[in-house]
Amino acid sequence: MKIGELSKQSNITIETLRYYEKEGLIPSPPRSEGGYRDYPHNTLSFLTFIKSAKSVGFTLKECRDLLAIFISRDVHTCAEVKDLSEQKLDHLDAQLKALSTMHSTLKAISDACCGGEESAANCAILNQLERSA
Amino acid sequence: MKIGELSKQSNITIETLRYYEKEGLIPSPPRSEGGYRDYPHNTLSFLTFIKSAKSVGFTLKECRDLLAIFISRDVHTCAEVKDLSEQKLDHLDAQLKALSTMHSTLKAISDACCGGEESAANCAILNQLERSA
DNA sequence: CTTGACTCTAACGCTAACTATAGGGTTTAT
DNA sequence: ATAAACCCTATAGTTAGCGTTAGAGTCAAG
Repeated sequence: MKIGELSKQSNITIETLRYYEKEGLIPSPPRSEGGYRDYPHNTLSFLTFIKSAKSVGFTLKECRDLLAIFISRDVHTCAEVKDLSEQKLDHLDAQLKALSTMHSTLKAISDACCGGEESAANCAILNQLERSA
Repeated sequence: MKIGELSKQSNITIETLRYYEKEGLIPSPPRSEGGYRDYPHNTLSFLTFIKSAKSVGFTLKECRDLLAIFISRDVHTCAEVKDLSEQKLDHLDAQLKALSTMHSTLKAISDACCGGEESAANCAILNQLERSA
């Protein structure tokens, strides 16, 4: 399969496919006589795997590592995979907490403001931002 | 006040202070005869303002706009300020939802895996990632 | 046999918010 | 007067995940 076809079937741009190869996410495919990439069929499932992993928060480097495990899953353990998942869950948790704190802090500040058409000379939001957290 | 002193009092590095000036966040201070920046005292409260705004999720560009309003608050309205706050709250909300979805999706996937020392040949996490979301 | 669609590499650009480096000039203390 | 400490500008590098551009080669159809 040539790169244009793979791009259509995976919904990933040609540039991104070449980028993924350069970054070691997908294996370098063999080339035709003219020098064109000729992808084996399983590349599509690798790309699905990458998209799934990305969608739950893994970075491309982490996707690369996960996919490497996936490709040689026989010599890896569930413990290894689950450990990566749980680390990512912890990271997502930390991000959620940080965002949630930002949200509630800003909500409290914002609620104190009337939001009216009067001058902001005494705006509660501006007053609050001027103080150190 | 020279930049080193401002840096100490604000806990912001000298490089960052110069960067903020270049980006239009803080006004360019007058210079001494030798060409050194000589900051007026209110710069410190501007920096506090920026740090507060940053801490609740505003980008530097947004901080710049907010600070511009703060500096000439008389000619701005509460409505204007509150609008910016609420837009940011909406944005934080969207981010929270996205992260929360990632977390629960990954949690469900992760929970299905035994996490044991056996081979990952049938690992539920890997199996699930291989399927499209 | 030539046009148009496809592919190739290499390198640069983009956003965000800085950090680091090179190569200077100034001020202060001894 | 000289050394240390401070400051200056301009430029480039960092991370992540691509997108863009230039210039050239390949393939399929009419």
